Amino acid sequence: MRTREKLKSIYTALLECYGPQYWWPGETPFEVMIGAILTQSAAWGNVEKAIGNLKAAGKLSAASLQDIPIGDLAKLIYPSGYYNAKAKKLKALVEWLGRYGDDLSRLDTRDTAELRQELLGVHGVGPETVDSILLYALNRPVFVIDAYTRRLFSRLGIKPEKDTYEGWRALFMDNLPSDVGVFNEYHALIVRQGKEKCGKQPRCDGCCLVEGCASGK
DNA sequence: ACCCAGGGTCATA
DNA sequence: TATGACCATGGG
Repeated sequence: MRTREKLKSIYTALLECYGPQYWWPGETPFEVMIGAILTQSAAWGNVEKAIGNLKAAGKLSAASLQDIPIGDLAKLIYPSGYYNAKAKKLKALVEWLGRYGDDLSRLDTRDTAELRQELLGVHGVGPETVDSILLYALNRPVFVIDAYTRRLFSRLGIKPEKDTYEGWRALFMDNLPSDVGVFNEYHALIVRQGKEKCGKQPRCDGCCLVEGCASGK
């Protein structure tokens, strides 16, 4: 079976097993962008606490985060871990937003590839974070690669020629329709599946994809 | 007590 | 360009 067919059938299987995931959890595109930084190597539950703190303090806006002292910001996002490092990253992100008058709609006319390059230049924004922002905050058709993606598809025997972020990204984007909805749901389903635990192993990357797996359908 | 969570930066070779 | 140290809380 060709790669294209496999990716499609895996998507279908995951969707049937878990249903739509309704990503990204976040009320506004700005909140999604902030969450993309805060969730770096952190459990989402801790990120929710941090975002809750920001909301409660009335600081969940670009202007507020531009004004707040970095030390105060670090305290608010404490639960998400790496709070000093992430406070600096959030500052860099809202400083970048300031170049557009804190107005995300001004990004609408920008070419996706150029926007991606520009965001990659912002401190704290790496390849996974930028694709998360592009897809889940700005509705651009890009595929997000993470550790779950590499682990799952490696075990299923699907790998890019070059084992790099860009290699993995191209593997999916070249073999799937360029559809925001599909890219959104596929990544969310991969993460959902990656967190799943069947009785046999702590991580069974075959659940719903391999017959006989305990948590399979 | 250990392991890892929806990564990225920076210094070093 | 390719590793490794570092950033740090909280749940299993």
